[in-house]
Parts: sequence; structure tokens; C-alpha cells
Amino acid sequence: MASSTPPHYSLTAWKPYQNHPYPQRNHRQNPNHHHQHNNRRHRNNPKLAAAHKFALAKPPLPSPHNSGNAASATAAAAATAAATANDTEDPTFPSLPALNAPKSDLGPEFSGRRSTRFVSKMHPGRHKTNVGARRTSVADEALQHALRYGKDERGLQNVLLTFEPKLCGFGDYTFLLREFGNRSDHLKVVRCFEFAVRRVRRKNEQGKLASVTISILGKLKKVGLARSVFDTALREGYGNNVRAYSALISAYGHSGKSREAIKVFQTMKNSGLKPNLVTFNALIDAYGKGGVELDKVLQILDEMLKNGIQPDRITYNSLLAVCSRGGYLEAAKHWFDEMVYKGIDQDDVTYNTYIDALCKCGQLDSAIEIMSQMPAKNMVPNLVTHSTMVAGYAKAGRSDEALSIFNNMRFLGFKLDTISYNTLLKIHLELGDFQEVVDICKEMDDRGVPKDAGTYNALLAGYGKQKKYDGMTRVYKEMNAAQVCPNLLTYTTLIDLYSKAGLYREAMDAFKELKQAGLELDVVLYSALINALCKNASVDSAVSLLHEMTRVGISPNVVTYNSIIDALGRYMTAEADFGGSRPSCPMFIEDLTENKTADAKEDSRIMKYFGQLASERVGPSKKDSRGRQEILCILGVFKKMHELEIKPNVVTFSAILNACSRCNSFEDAAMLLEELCMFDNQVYGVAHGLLMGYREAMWVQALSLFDEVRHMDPETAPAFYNALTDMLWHFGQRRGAQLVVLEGKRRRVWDNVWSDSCLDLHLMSSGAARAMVHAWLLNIRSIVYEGRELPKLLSILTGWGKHSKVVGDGALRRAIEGLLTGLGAPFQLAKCNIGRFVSTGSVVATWLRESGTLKVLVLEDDRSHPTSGGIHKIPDLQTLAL
DNA sequence: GCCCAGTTCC
Repeated sequence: MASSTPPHYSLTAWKPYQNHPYPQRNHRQNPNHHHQHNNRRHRNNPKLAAAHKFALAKPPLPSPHNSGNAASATAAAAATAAATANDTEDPTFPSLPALNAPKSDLGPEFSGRRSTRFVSKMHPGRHKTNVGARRTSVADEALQHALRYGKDERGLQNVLLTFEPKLCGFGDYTFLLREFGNRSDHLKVVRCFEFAVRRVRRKNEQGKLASVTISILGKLKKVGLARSVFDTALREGYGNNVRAYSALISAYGHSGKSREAIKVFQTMKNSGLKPNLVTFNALIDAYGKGGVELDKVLQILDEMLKNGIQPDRITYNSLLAVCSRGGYLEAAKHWFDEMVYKGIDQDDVTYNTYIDALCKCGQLDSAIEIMSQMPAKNMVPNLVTHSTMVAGYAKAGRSDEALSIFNNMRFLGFKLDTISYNTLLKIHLELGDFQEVVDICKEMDDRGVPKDAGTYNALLAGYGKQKKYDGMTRVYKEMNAAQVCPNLLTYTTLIDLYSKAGLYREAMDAFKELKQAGLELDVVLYSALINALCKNASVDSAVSLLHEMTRVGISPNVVTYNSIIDALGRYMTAEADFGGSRPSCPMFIEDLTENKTADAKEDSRIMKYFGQLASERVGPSKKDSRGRQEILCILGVFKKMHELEIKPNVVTFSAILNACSRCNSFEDAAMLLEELCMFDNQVYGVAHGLLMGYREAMWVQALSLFDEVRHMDPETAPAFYNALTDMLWHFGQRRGAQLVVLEGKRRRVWDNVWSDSCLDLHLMSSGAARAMVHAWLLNIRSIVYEGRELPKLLSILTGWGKHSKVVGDGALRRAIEGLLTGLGAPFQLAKCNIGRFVSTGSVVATWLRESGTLKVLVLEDDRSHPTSGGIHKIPDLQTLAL
């Protein structure tokens, strides 16, 4: 809860300020003292010093007025009450203070499976409304004609020429530009600019037209066009001003190109212009949208302050957006509070952005709490606030509550828009409610809510992930019929899902269309291609593509590397991949930044890969044993990530553990983990320690690591626990494996794992499931020994196993069958469900009472180094299990 | 005149 936020901030998750606590709130009573203190402390670190200067800016006068509207507070209260009622934390999942656990060193990126493509979007509703624009009535008439007769270039030209004598210069042309922008018609924007700039007299007005046009094109994500307008303006002598530069920086931001944005910023300064508040705001925003690290943003803040520019509401809003996208929760809390402290008005954007940051970090209760504070500030949670909450609950896997908020939005009479419908669609698509999906689409049509690329992308992804490829193809046709222009994400989705399905022809067609549409590949698309190659063909091709993308100037990210590591762990020994002359892996990866001179033929190369995939139709050959060579490869890739400053995350960790699980050499696996401790002792230290049998000494650190994993995506956390457990189980650390899996259960990583009558192993890896079977049977045994009766029917569900496509025919079922047979446990396959093992309570009770049963159920580690009289006592099995 | 919030993706 926000209200319980301590007056000083936890520093665990936020590296830049790791050892530099924020001043406490009550420090404001004596700011000078702390100012000096902090200056002294940060003398050798200008960045931190600046951050503190920022944090300790003079307390301002109390704000006499608030922004925001004064609409019905009743509606807000109702909304809040309804939402709060939905946010009941499960009391059986207490928070875990972890005793004396050391504070974590992990950055927010560790647990993040957050998007690594940060591109902003066009919000037609957020355009300058143009309502009060200074224009003549002729402008409206011209607009109508332009829309009707200006379908092609000549038509537009004619309309403009016709109206030219009556249009009143700058005001009217700006109006037209904005209206074309509102209709996402970038060509009209450009033509109108070209026309208008020749017809206004003063350089000043030409400059205005240019910056408005650059801004509009930027928001339409036509940064190339924005750049051309800028260059033209510069060349013709009306573009060398702060506003044009700021607009261009913003335009790069809207396309997620923060590196280009900073270049423009540099150029601007080099040409003698002094960046103003708006420039800095645009740059901070571009950083947020480009997903850069927080310390780069702090550098910009530093520079801003050094130039004597004080941050305003929009600066803070942009900073909060940086936090929301990057998961910098502590920073978000700090800046949100600091706005109050400095008397900077918080508006609905502030609240919504902050609420979004909380939601993205899984802090749903805090988000609700903040939302409930809005009415007191004369703000009503609006459509965006509610959509944010819906998405937040959906992301946390709490779709019931998400849908309930959505229903409340209907009840409150919000006019639902495309984005809120898109969010709703995604939820029903994930639930597999396809009839509901169809109904919602119809409702959108009936209510005249336009479907955008986001709608279709959600539909494509939703159908594709449920393996409904016909549905996907149908949606794509509908999208074309509705003349909604596919964007890069559309093609990424198509290529990714078709490739995963082995439908390479379709994937190749999508790729061709993408090229025809003139779109440029980005890191996400490259990563999707690399992933497809890893999963379906060869690590070797994937690595060439990795070289390729680097060469054309697209930097791989953690997701790209995770695919490679995962593939190395799985398929590295497929001999065919290397044509008999396999280079040593670390070197292979090393030359990644070399070879920049080769001709750019990436398109044809990608087509060639698709061709290979489509014609060969062979999966990678699998081999059970993994050796030193592959382990060295993974180490090499990890080092490369370190060099490139790509921070590994929990997915990387899981992939490495999975590789260890497939490695037959304990020594090699232990060596890998030990080497990796040099890069990240907390994460790999725990894995290595548990593997080596230093369980008791390790457990407190392990708990602290598990705490990090707490607020992860519903799919990421199980993958982590599965991987760690599998690795331990594989190397005979079975009691350790069991402790990990029970800790996962205690933290509700898997839903409803067990009851007295049923053990549900679905979504568990084979190691996790086997460790869990032992624990569950011991639990059942304790019931028998307490003299209580067992349920009549006992079931063990293996579901469909995590990676199996056929119901009940997964590796998991076979593993469990083998385990039960080995234990002599009297379970049989259910007749009507081949993924389910059943028995009766009485038969199982009899078996549990047999003398040898306990011995086979209790797990031991192969390697154990108990700490004599250790201070960190591990809870015993029963405590954990119950 | 230039700058800020919610959806779709590896």
C-alpha cells in the first residue's frame, strides 16, 4: 500500500542510487544541512550529486491551485470502491520478509520480461484538438474539400490552389496540417506543408509551419519524413531554431530511436542553439520511449539543471513514463512524491503514468490506492486510468478482476475507445473465449469504434498462440479488407507465429510484404527470426543473423541473446549445423562486431533462411549428452552480453540452468555456474551453492533471490522455478530440488498445486513435478498417520505437460509414470484421461503404512555440506508444505 | 510553434 511506504526509499531495486539513500521527507526541515552532506558524499560522482541536487531542490510555496477537472467525484468514488473490492489479496500468500536476507543487488531488469521494443503510438484523441485554432471558416471548407477530392496528390493540389486566395496564412495551414495528422494522412501533411511554406511570407511563420509539421509527422511515426522536412527547413534557412530541433527530437522519440534523438540534441548544441525546457522534456521522453537505462536519463537531468532549467510537470510526467517503461519503481515513487514536495501540480497524466508504473511492477494494491487519491485532488479516474488498471490485472494473470473493472467502466458510462477494447480483446483471446472475441468485435463495429492495427495485431497474436492458424489468416484478410495498414508489429507477429508453427511459406510471404511496405526491420523482428532459426534449424544460421543485424546497425538485446543461449543449451550438438568444421564457439560469437564491411544483402539472406526452413523441414537433431564445448559456448555468449552491456535477466538464468540440466557432466555444469558467479554472484551463487550442496548456508540468499522473482509475469516465475529445480534434480540434489519447488508452491507460483485429493502438476517441469510428487505423498502420509481419512479418490494430473502438444502425452506424464512405478505407488492411468493417474484413498493409505514406503519417499541430496549449528535454519518439509 | 498517460510484439 502506498500509505505504508516508508519515509525513506528502499534501494534494493535501483542501482544508480544503490548506496545513496534519498533524503527522508522530514529532512526538508533542514535542507541546507543535507545539501552539504550530500554534496560532500557525492563529490566524486557528479551524476549522483546531480541527482541529489535535484532531489533536494528548495521546497516551494504551497501550490494555490490544482489542475485537473472537477467532474463528478461520486463516479470516481464508485469506480474506486468497485475496483478496491476486486483487489483482495489472497491471505494465504503472506509476504516474505526473509529474516536477515541480504538486500538484493538485482536491478529491475532481472525479473523483467518487459517489452524491449518501446515505440510510442499515435493517439488521435490526444492530438491538439484544433477546436480553438485560429483559423478562418474557409479553412474548414478547405478541409472538407481536401478530404473529399484530395485523394491523390493532384487532387489535393487542386483543392489547395482553389482555396489559396482565401486561406489566411499560417493559422489556416496549421489547422489543415493538424487535421490531416489527426486522420493519420502523412502524405497530405507533407504536401500541405510544401504548399504552405511557399505561401507564408515571414521566415518566422515558415519556421512555425516546419516545427508543427515535424511534430505531426513524428507522432505519426514518420520520422524519415519529419527529418526531410527538418533538413529542408534547415537548408532553406528557417529551421535553425530550438522549436524545430525539439520537434525532431520528439519525432525520433516517437519512433523509439533515442540514439538518433541524442544525436540531434548534440547537433543542436553544436550549432549554437541553447536547449530549453521543452527540448529537455522531449529528450527525456525520447529516452523513455527508447527504453534506455535510468542513468542516461539522470545525466540529461543533470545537464538540464546545470543549465539552470527547472523541471516542470511535463518533465516529471516524462520521468514517470521512463519508470513505467523500465520498471524503475523506486524512482517512480520518488519522483511522484517529489512533485508534491516541490509544489508541482500533478495532473491526470501524472496519476495515470504513475499508476501504470505501479501496475507494470505488479503493485496493484498500490495502484488502486493511488487511484483512490485522485478525487481529493479534484481528478476523476478517467478512461486511461481504468484501462491501465484493466491491463495491470490482466498482466498479473488476474483476468477475472480485469474483466470486472472493465464491466465497471461500462457501468460508469465511459465511452470505450479502441485501446480499451484492444485490452479487453487480449484478455478474452488469452482465455480462449473466441465467441466472446467475435461478440466484442461486433460491438466495436456497432458502436463505431474503429479497429486499428493494435486490434488486429492482438487478434492475430491471440489466434496464433492458440494455434488457430486459419483464424490468423482470416483476421489478416479482414485487416486488409478494412484497409487498416499493417505495421511492423503485424508482420513480426505473423512471421513469429507462422515460423513457430513451421509454416515457413506463410512466414516468408509476410516478410516479403513487410519489405514491399517499405518497413525497416527492428530488434524485435530480428529476434523473432533468430528465435525461429534457433528453434527450427541451426544456431549457426541464427548466429549469422545476429552478425547481420549488428552490421546493419540494430543492436541485439537480452531477448535476442536469450534465444541463442537457449538454443545452445538445447541443440548445440547437432553436427550438421556446422558442416563438420565447427569453429570454437566463444570465438564464433566473439567476431560479432567485426565483419562490418560485407555487403548488405540481409534481405536475400533472410529469404534464403526461410527457403531452407521451408524445404528441409527438419528439426534440429537432438542428442542427450552435452559436453564441455557447449558449456564454453554459453560462457562465451554470456561474456559477450557483458561486453555489450546487455543485462541478463531471469530468462537468461533459466536458459542457462536448463542447459545445465541437459549436461551430463556435473563438473562442467558446476564450472559454468562458478564462472558466472563472477558476473552475478547473487543469482549464480545461489544456483552454484545449491548444486554443490551448501544448502543451509545458501538458503537465506536463495530466499532473497526468490523475493526478486515474486513480481514476475505469471509465466516467467514458473519457468524459473522449473529450471532451478530441474537442474538440481538432474544432478541428484533432490532434497534441494524439493525445497525449491515447495518454496515456489508456497509463493503460489503454480495455481492450486495440491489438495488432499488432487495433485496438479501441469505447467511443471519433470524435475519439479517429481520433487512435488514426493512432497505430496509425504503430506498425504502425514494425514494417514494423524488418523484422518483420505478422500475416496486421489488423482495426480499431468495435464498436457509444458511442451507437449498432445493432451496427456507429454514427457511429464512419462516421467511421472516412471517415478510412481519406481516408488511402487499404487496409481494407475485413468481410463478416460491419459494425463491423469488415479487411486483410491484406502489403497494409498495401505501402501503408505508399509514399512519401506517412508524411506523411498524421503529425498536426499547426493552432495551435502551441512553447516554445523548453522544460524540459518531451513524450515522443515512439513512446515513448507502445509 | 516544439514536450507528457492506457492496447498489440521477441
